[in-house]
Amino acid sequence: MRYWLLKSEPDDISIEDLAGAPQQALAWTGIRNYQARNFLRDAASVGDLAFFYHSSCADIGIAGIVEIVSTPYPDPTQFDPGSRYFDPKATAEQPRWVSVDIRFVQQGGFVPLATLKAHPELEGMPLLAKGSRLSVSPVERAQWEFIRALMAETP
DNA sequence: GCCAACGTTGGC
DNA sequence: GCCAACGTTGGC
Repeated sequence: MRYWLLKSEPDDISIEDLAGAPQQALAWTGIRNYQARNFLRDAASVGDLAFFYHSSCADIGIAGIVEIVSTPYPDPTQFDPGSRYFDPKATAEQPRWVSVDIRFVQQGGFVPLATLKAHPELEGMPLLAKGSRLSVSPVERAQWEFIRALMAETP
């Protein structure tokens, strides 16, 4: 059982979208970074929990919690020429990119990026590293619980 | 919209 | 294998 942080642009998929989806679950597609993919492919398991982070938007920060509810499988968008995530070098025999399914767990307790940055306890999180672009990153248990406490302060 | 930081590509 | 050029990410 591990903890993660998943970044999403809410214009693409927001925590509200996830909460409103059938079964409150969606395929988490479009990862096109090898390090992020490797985390998903090699270390993510069913039952893992993740902070759902909204990036590139008006309210940047942790917007909710989701659960990983599938094992990794080939991201179907890599094979779809009509998708913005199409990858001409991916083949069915040798897929490059993986997806997992995620399910809504909790919304509310929004924690802005500025708040995360303000707490020395969270130094070292990949998210807060200068120039970080990782869309999937691990969260240590102590940091997970610290952020959970921050979320609880903001219903 | 700007720009810094980063990852990838491709020529050599 | 190096490294410049380019495209993308993402906060501000």
